[in-house]
Amino acid sequence: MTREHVSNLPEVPEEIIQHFDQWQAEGVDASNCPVRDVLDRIGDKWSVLILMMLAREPKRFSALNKAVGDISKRMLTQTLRALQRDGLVERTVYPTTPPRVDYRLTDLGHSALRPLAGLIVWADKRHDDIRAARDAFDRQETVAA
Amino acid sequence: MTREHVSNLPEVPEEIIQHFDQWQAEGVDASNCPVRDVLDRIGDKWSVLILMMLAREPKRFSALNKAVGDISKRMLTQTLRALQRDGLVERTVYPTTPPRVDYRLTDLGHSALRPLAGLIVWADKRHDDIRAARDAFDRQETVAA
DNA sequence: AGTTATGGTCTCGTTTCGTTACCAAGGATC
DNA sequence: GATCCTTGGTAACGAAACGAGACCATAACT
Repeated sequence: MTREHVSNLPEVPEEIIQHFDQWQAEGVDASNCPVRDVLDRIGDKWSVLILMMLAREPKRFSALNKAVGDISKRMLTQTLRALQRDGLVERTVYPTTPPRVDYRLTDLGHSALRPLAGLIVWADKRHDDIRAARDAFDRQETVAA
Repeated sequence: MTREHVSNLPEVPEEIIQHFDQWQAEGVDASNCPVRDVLDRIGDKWSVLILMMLAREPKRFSALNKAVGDISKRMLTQTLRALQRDGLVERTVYPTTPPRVDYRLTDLGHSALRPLAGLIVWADKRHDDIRAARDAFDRQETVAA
């Protein structure tokens, strides 16, 4: 039943699903799971956005701040530091006044872009479906209440 | 300069990067950006994990709770509700006692699995690099202090 | 002297998160 | 027939993370 359901959809490599199964059997917690470890960083509110913004070329702190728009300086600093710590982003300070600081993707950071692009394309393509689902869900709730 | 840097890396489709550029020019905030809208949900602490766990077959609430391990019932409920609202997961209640509730991926949920798998493979492959970068960063900090 | 610009940090109030206790319903146990 | 067990949650509360805004150092420019 589940198999039929799955089989007519774009396939997820069986190998990956086996990974999932395996983790599941072991009980996935943060300590033993690389995906958890990485996703907890990458998967926060701002990281992906910032990696995207740096895709083509390095950017200054203020440029990032403006590009993202509704991020606060506090969170921008924090996110950039985390990305730097994880080796995805490189920080360069030019000791001028006023100071100038560039952020650029490292090779590792660049390598993240491809999988992220996959996700982004999906998000773009399915956005309408998701919004429709949301509306339907919220209507139901309203009716039930 | 940046171009050379980029060109010898696994390529990200130029089309995608243009997307990034465009968003950037417009100033990406939550309201006008589908990616933001979607990523804010998908990209929370638990959603991806749960989608992974449901990859092969539907699971009961308690099974998910056990599989993830360090998620609380509160957050599990909350995350599942959000996924259901976004149409990625379907909730089925069997009115027995004690109650039995199944969660399964919808077609939409399944379609998310492929891009997520890409990310997961990346995380798995690059985990060591990231940890190494972290260690190096933390050592530097310690020395500087 | 006063203004402007950059790349932050500090503080404080609000949200969100995680932990624990609790609940309802019926079947099994004694 | 009173008690206990199980499932799938919810309620309440303290802890941690987040967001808005004020503030700062430096020097060039007016």
